[in-house]
Amino acid sequence: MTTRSQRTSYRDIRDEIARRIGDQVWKPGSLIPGEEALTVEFGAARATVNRALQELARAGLIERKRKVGTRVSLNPVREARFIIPLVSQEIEASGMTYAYRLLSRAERRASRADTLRLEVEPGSVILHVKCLHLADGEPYQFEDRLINAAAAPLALDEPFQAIGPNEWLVASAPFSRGEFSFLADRPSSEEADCLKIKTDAPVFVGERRTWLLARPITFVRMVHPQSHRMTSTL
Amino acid sequence: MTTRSQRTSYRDIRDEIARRIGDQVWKPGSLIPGEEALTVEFGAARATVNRALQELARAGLIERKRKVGTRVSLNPVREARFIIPLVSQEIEASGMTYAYRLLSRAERRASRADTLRLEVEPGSVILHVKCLHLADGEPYQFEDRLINAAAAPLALDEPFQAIGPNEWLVASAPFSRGEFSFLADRPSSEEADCLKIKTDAPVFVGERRTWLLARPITFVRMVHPQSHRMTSTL
DNA sequence: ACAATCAATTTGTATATACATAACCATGAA
DNA sequence: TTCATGGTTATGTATATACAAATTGATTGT
Repeated sequence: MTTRSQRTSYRDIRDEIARRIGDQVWKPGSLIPGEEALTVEFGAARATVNRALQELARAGLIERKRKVGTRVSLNPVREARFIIPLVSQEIEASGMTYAYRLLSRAERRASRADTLRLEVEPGSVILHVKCLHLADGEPYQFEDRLINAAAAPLALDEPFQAIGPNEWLVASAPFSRGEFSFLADRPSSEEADCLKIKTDAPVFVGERRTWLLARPITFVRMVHPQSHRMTSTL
Repeated sequence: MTTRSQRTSYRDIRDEIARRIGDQVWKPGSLIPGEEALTVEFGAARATVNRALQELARAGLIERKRKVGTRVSLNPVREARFIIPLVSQEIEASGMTYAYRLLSRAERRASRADTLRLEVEPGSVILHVKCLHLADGEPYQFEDRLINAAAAPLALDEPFQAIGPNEWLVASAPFSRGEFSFLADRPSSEEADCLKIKTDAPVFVGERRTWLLARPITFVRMVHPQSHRMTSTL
């Protein structure tokens, strides 16, 4: 039997207040009762009411100011977060078996085209790795990566035979700044080949650049077949 | 006396612990001292330590389990934020002229297909709106939206002739939870037609579902031509 | 009239205490 | 061996209390 405690939980209060906002009992822009009043109404301690309100404020539903009070936000939530998963975890999290295959690995001097992607000086030593991530044996993601050797010298000693460059970098090279973009595209013929799709099939592409302070670390293009869906919750 | 009382703030504790994790004083996967021990070390109350730890846990830096303790996450969930823009603002921000065109608006009872998208009971009253957003006269986004009339009854009185449902909803129906997903797809023939592209061209699709607590508010599918790129910075 | 100051109000945070809840673990029964 | 049971322990949450910080609005001095 589940005899729930009869003390009012901050969750109950949070949800009830959210309900009132949703039902427009408290309209956007209007002040809601102060903590003291809510304390009385819900028969809870102020700390409890406060916790409920703080969560709602963090979620962007209300805005609070000392001495002024708490008001319902006029235009709530305007940003969401998405997690940056490791492919292997993403795959295993959905109950499939992960496999990794190195396609090519080359050290070379940065070409003109490379400098557009990685922002290094032409001629800098870079590492170019291509690999494939598979879920239950099926191609899941084609990864094309440039690594700035100056920023991650240990990468030159890593064969990337058994471990993907992403996993390696996560453990060895933290970054302080990142730029992500997502787009729909058609695959190159190499990408289509590796992913076992036709060249006119749409692909979902994520591109990411990361820096540690001003120093570029890596550029990666991740190509998924059409079936891929990137989801995030708020 | 200018010395203000130096009680330790949960922020100080939070930041110090984050620093230790970043500097690998506490290594990934290892247990960190319990709340009681930290309480002693920092000379703060357990509630204060608890608040610091809860914030770190929410940020994904640590994982906590009752009786077991708190350990440093093995793979710190890096996360990025993306803003949820109003199409109109997104377009105007890039210096183009925004235009809106309503394509269709219908009230009806939810079909089986609708319930998959909106999570309402079959037969519930829903509003189905299709519209087009243009940038400098060119099709920019095709929007296909379902609105749960029970959650936003005022929508039934809104013609959506001059204002898009997104802008209207932002002002009238807050949400507390959202699920976003992005994918590459091929356009339906209607979508291709509206966007003036071929049916075999890839499109970038964003889908979003929002709830206020348990109550579904709206589902929207936003279809962009291939040239679209969604970018975010960390 | 105007500026400086102060009191009042509301949220923000710290503390001590108490009990609730989850989960590990040792013990003992089947 | 295996499963159920209960003790132990770390985190989770509620409460009363106290003071801090921010901001408004009224009061006071010039």
